[in-house]
Amino acid sequence: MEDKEGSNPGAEFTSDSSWTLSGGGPDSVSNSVNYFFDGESSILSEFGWDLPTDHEFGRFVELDRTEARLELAGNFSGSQSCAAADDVARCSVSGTASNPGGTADVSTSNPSVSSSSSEDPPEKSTGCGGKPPEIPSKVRKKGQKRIRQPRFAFMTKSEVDHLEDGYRWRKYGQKAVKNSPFPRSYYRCTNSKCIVKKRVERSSEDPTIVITTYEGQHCHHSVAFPRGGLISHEAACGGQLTPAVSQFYHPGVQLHREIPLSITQSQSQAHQAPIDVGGSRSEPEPTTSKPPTDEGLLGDIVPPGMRNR
DNA sequence: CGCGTTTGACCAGCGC
DNA sequence: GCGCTGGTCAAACGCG
Repeated sequence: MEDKEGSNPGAEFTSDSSWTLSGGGPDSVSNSVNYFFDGESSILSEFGWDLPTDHEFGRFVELDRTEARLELAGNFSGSQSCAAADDVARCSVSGTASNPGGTADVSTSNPSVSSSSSEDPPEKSTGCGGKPPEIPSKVRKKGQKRIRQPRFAFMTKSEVDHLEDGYRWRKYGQKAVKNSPFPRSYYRCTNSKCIVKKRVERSSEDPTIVITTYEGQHCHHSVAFPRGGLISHEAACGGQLTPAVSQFYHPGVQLHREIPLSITQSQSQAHQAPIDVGGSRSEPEPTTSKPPTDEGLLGDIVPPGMRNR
């Protein structure tokens, strides 16, 4: 097709006009699984995703929901990333935050910041944790402002656009993105009570990079994989919320099989819970034996039978 | 038949 | 005020 431009200097990837990520450019990308990961562990934990900060995976960038479109405060580049990320993190956390599990320890540490999130109406709870915050469809139409949930994005080197993360998603839209030859896909958690959404797009810089942006937080357990059968997420929803994404299983990247294992930190409890981590869950493929080489980590992914469809 | 994807249209927010 | 762009809807369609 037409990859129109390499316009980007290479240092930063800009997906929408609104946010910028930068890990060092396409080149560095290849060898850098370490896209980023600065102080984001806090962010992740906010979302219930605990990952070893030093783990190489992809960069998590929390996008915040400020007034209207500012999705990411500041751009991440070099050392700034830390600060920036940190800022964002604190900022958003406080607001709606999210952790249905209820633990927004990390960033909340900065109470003052919380105000920054200002605008979000208290009522706006994320996910089914509170109640269907989002006015369904057209009803929302006029007057109502789009409510943004805390979000964060991460980049993953993958061949497949839609990476399995243990949840089931339904695509509800696709749109061409400006400055990018690749379309952006919009997904929504299939759990009727869960309002988590995610956007998936490819980096115009490096087509092998998939940028996934999550918005909101799951209020139910992962469903493992379609084939494996669903887990009573409904129940989870109705009942008490759980540390949402109890695990960060990113099938798109084989290595993640290990993640759950190493993840166990603050939420280790959760991980050990019955629901267990996706990694340990009944995942289909046997690819385990694959040595997580750098290449393997982000390079070869595409779990054989992971795609549900 | 149920569920998920595709796709064109519509709407909201933002920048100029 | 206007145009652009992102985000969402929903009908149509495909697949198992």
